[in-house]
Amino acid sequence: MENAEVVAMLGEIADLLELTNENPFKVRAYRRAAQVVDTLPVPISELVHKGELGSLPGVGDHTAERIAQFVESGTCDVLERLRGKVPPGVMELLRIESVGPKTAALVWKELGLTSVDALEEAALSGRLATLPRMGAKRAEAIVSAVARHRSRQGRVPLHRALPYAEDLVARLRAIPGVKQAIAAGSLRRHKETVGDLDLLVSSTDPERVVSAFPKLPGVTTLLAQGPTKSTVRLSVGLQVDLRVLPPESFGAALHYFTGSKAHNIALRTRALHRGLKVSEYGVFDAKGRRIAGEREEDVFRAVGLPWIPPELREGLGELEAAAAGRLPTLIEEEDLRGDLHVHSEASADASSSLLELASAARGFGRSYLAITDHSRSRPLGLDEARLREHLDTIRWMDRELRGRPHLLAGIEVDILPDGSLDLGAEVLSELDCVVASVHSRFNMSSEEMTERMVRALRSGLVHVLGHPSGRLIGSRDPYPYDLERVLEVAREEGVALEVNAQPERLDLTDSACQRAKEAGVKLVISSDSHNAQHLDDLRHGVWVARRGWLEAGDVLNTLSLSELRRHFRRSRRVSPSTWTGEGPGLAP
DNA sequence: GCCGTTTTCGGCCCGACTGTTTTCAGTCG
Repeated sequence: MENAEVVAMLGEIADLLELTNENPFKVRAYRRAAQVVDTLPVPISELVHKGELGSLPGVGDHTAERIAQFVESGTCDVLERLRGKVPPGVMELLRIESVGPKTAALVWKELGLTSVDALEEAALSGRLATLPRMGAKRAEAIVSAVARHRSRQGRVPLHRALPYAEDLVARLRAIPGVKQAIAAGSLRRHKETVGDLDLLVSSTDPERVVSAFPKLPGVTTLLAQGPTKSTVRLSVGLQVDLRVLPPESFGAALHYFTGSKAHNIALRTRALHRGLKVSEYGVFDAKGRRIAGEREEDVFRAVGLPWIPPELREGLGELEAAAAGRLPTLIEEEDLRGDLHVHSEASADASSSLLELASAARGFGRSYLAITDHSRSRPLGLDEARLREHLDTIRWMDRELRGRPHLLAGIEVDILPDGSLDLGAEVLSELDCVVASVHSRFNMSSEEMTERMVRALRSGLVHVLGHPSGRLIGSRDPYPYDLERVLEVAREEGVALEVNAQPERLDLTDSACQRAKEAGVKLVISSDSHNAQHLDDLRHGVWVARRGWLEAGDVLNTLSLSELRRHFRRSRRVSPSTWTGEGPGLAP
């Protein structure tokens, strides 16, 4: 049973309740529970078995019972009963933009429509326009929304959306009268994917901005427009919302449009308890006087809180932590002193020379760089003989560079299907930095994969477990494995887990980082560069780490080189002097 | 259905825009 299935079940119940006109707060309760389960880094079945579901925020007795029943039996009574009331095709109508529960229920009950195709046909034939509060324009909007629904691609990875956001913000800043422009939303929270762009502008002349916006390059469709708001679609398919507010409201608007929704609701509820009202225009007291709004930190202060970094604003306990003075001092990109996973042209899929990597790393301010090329099981990977030659080259280059930056001799060694390492213990024990990763046989059971990883961690030769879940955002799911078990063994063995900063990987995820920290496991943030340009990707890893509540002290590559070496020496049990020559990279 | 700096019952964030309406319901974020 995957957490995603539970999330889908809770979401389906929420949809069905909406379609049957249930209490909207009950609907919200299910949606909130779905969101909480969605951000859970551990299998929900574990919580079920330990009877700990109730400890999740937003999950009460009823929902816990539904989840438990669903996990045990694959379905639950409430879901089945609701499904019996609503034809399945009606559910899909909710996925059409501008069609909500009221419209879907209306067309189902009045016209008997139970599929997207039937809805489209009714809109085209004019039947739809005969319904109350329906007309020609609604029908037209629904026809085009159906077309978009059929060609829809889901959320966009952050790194793909960023350039569009930066370009639009720069163009907005150039419009006369604009004081400030910024991209808010999940992009500012550095979520790994974004659904749309939320741009925010403060200006003394809002109409000028709103009218100029749809004419900007890259904009193809104007979806909605009012005096302070405009929604457009870009040629690449991204939807962009623009809001223009007066400067005295900019901080409140920035807070509001940064979200998340759950965070906003929590903050506004807190404000209500203090007799205050929070909107995008400011914080207002009982008499309607604005007491904050120009700066974001003033909004927080008005409700008795310190400023909370955007990455933490997911409605998952940040307000409570802030109120208790327990907010973490989040790691910053500047805290990173080195990069512990970098491929040179000695890897078949990489292209930069040692010198190119070193120069680029120097440019990014890194003081050390571990060269970690692939081991022999990868195509053209290094066997022991070639690795030794390569090490000589790295050490020679390191001397030439005189610490600008330091080069560490490393390897990204494959974890073979049986959990042994792809190179012998003797050569591995000579290296400064051993990253061990799974690159093959992703289709093992969770038990087998966990055992495979545990055996590698137990070898006494590994410093870092590379891209632990193996996922590729949007193209490959993580392989199943028991994160809690891996964390337990990693802590015992002193092995760090990697936050792989490749924008398509971001592996570990934010919530898994948080679990690792709670489990007492150290992390490293590595670029996994296959080209000198990619060394800059480290910032994506820092964003993930920040979303995982990590501080500089949780991340090993914030250490100086000498501190790092000391740490690695402590964590490794097999050193060249103690190696006895038994077996290739196996635990004793 | 959840939850407690008024509450174990009675609340539950707030506003913009559209289309179809002469005042507002529905959707969205």
